[in-house]
Amino acid sequence: MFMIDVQSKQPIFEQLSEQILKFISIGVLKPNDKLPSVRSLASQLGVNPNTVSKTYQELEKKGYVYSEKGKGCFISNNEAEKMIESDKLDQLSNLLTDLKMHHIDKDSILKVVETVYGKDGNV
Amino acid sequence: MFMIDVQSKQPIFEQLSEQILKFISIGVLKPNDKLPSVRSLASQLGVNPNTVSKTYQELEKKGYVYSEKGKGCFISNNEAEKMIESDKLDQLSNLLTDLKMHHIDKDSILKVVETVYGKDGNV
Amino acid sequence: MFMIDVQSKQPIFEQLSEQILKFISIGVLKPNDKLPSVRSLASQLGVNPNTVSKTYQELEKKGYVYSEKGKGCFISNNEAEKMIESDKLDQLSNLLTDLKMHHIDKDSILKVVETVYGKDGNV
Amino acid sequence: MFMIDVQSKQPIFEQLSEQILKFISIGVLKPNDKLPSVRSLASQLGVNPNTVSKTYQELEKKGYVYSEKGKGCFISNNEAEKMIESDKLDQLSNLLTDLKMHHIDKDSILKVVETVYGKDGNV
DNA sequence: GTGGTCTAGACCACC
DNA sequence: GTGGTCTAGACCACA
Repeated sequence: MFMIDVQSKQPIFEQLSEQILKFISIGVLKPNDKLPSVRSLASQLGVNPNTVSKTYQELEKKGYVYSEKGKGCFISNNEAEKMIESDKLDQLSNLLTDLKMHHIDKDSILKVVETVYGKDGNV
Repeated sequence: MFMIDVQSKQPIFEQLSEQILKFISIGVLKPNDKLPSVRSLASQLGVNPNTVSKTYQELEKKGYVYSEKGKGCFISNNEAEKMIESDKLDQLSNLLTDLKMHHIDKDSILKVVETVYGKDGNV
Repeated sequence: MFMIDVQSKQPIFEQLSEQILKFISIGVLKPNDKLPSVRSLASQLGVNPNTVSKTYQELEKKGYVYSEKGKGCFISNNEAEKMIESDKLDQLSNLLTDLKMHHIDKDSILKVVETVYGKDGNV
Repeated sequence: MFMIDVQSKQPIFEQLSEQILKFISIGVLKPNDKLPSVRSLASQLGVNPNTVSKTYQELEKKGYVYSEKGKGCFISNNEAEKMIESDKLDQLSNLLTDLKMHHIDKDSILKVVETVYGKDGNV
């Protein structure tokens, strides 16, 4: 289910974190779903348990998951999906502001949007 | 002219690099314009000369600038602006692909675009 | 009657322990009152019976309750209330010492006291 | 300057964190002061560099310090002192609410306050 | 069994 | 030199 690239410049714990958030946001992981145990996920990915543990702790601090000692780590139910969506749209806004500063016109933007999303109105 | 934030998680050389590219793309820096000397820019920014040097070397590798021993570092004339624009649109494409994977619909995207660029077609 | 939060960082057995002490100190539980059986309380709270058992054992160690094999667990009569009160005042003393070390002045303390207890002298 | 108790049940990184906060709040450590390097503090305390590193990262996430790769870790200047004071008064408020629920009267509270702070209005 | 903490020692990017 | 990340392996508290 999870995939990491140990060669990547991006830290493993960050790759893993992003994947979990992605699974939350696309609905594969739902509130109160149990994440794999630290040890099992670590061995499955071939990484150190500490690395997985760090990932879970990071996500917990951000409120996306909660952990119960002796039981496991679970998806948080406080509207994690919406938090993620809001974060992503912020990223888009920042990038667009940057593009605008580079004098890239709206039409170029829209062309890219349509390349990715298709020309019609569907998702 | 240049501004860096030493507290930022983003490496200084990267901040500096991005600013130079920004100035190229908005036309403040034009082909064959001379960049400040490594030493002067370093002392002006209060950073290590090695850091400025590294910035120039990175930009030279990517073809945005060229340096001549004993003379200085200059903006390259091989269509640097277009290269930058293409890079930025790639970033946008990547982000949009990510947003799509998160099931964020096209309308939300367009709303953000219009917030940043204004509703009419101008730049 | 009892409530626990499984998501809390505080161990369940500790939450339970504190609640029992609270009920003793406010007089809901009186000397020689019988506590729920380990099994019934565990199933009622949806926790592991071991956890409830541990709670009772901890309280027994501290002298707040006593247990009789085959009969159950009962509130101790050796001035449990006063012991609790003394414990709590110790906590307050420790916290105040900490606040003093942080250079927080007496007036700020008194203001908080009055916010919680009301400005007049009643309880 | 720093002291830890490796025997304590409280995690080392937390002890260290609290001490640093204490030094900030009493003014021994001021904004932009440099903390000891991860390695030097670790060897001085006889703990693992990772443990110190974790402490610094925790404090950074909470905004009390900022770190610059290759340079060191520094006290943040965004009103860290006031943040700490506010935190501490919150703790006091919580404890007092608890005491009130235990039917401990205001006079007992005030007696403790005066024991710690002295009967007169100074400090 | 679970997650949380820690040590020992390593490599990396940055300055 | 600095902080950031990771591995290997250990012990603890909790359920």
